[in-house]
Amino acid sequence: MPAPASSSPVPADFPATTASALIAAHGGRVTRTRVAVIEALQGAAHPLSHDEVGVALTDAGIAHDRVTLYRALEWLVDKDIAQRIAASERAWRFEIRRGGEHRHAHFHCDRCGQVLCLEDVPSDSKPALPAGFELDRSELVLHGACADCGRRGLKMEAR
Amino acid sequence: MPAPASSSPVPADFPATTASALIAAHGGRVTRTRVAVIEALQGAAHPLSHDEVGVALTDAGIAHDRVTLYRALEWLVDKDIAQRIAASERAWRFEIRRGGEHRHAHFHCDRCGQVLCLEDVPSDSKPALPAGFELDRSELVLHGACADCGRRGLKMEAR
DNA sequence: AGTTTTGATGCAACATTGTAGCATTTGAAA
DNA sequence: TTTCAAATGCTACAATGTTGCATCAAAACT
Repeated sequence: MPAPASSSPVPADFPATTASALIAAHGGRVTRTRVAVIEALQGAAHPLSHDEVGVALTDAGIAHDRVTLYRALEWLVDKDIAQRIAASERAWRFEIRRGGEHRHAHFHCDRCGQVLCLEDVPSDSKPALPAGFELDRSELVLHGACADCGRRGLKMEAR
Repeated sequence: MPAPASSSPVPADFPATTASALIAAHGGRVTRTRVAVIEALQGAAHPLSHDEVGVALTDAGIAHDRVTLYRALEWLVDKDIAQRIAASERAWRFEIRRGGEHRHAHFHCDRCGQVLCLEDVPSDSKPALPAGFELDRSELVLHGACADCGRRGLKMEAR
């Protein structure tokens, strides 16, 4: 349940902690699906694919439709509550946007496909662009092998 | 298997100019499809999607199969003749690897989806990674609006 | 609390992008 | 020329999103 606005003087850009508050602050309807999606993303140690979010919802006992999930994620990105990452492979990864404009790089393991956040590696380069271009954001993705996989002499697939 | 070094004194890492030479230097068979794909990539002003390469082949009068094209591109990436870029959207983009290890950033227009090379913006950051991680390469993709699109007040889709 | 409005959902159907298996063709080595 | 693995071209299928539309329900309004 969203807290009555009267008793919660929280500006829309305040990094609200609860899913409900986040949704309400952006003028959306607080539904079970959206709440569960946000909580799944907030609780994740790394950016989640659409499919991983789906599994999280199922685990939480929230019935959901594939399309609804896509739309919930799309809405979150649109409201800048979450962001998409095109790390590699064909599926998007989603991640909650934490306070402010702090953008960090990501690491994609070319062996297992896992993606993780490199919180201390900034992704905010603002190089000079050709005339007429406008820069919105920069996405830095590092590729290689993660610790779990190691690179045991196997040639990595250039995926 | 690699071509017999005896008859072709061209080291595999030599920046051969012709498609045929490139292919042969990597021990591949020189087929019309591969030659045409390489020439399409070499002649392109920006990284091409699988589909764009297909159009180029058709324009060049080279009949081809969708799957063959995927496999030709896969082979080029495997041989490090070309590289894949996950700029955004769901389709890969392909680009010829020019001499040496020079890696540059790319710009993705969130309005028209076009991707272009930023030859003077390097993409070679080598930040410290957690223990056990191995870095292979870094991919820097800038997002925004290109000059053609401009950002005419329209909200960009966060694609 | 009941009604209304419209945003959100669920379903079916479709689109795009990429892979796998296998019979056939063909580049180039012998 | 002959030979044979490498490439190709099907067909089928898998994975990931998207569109349209009828239905449901969150929350605003009596």
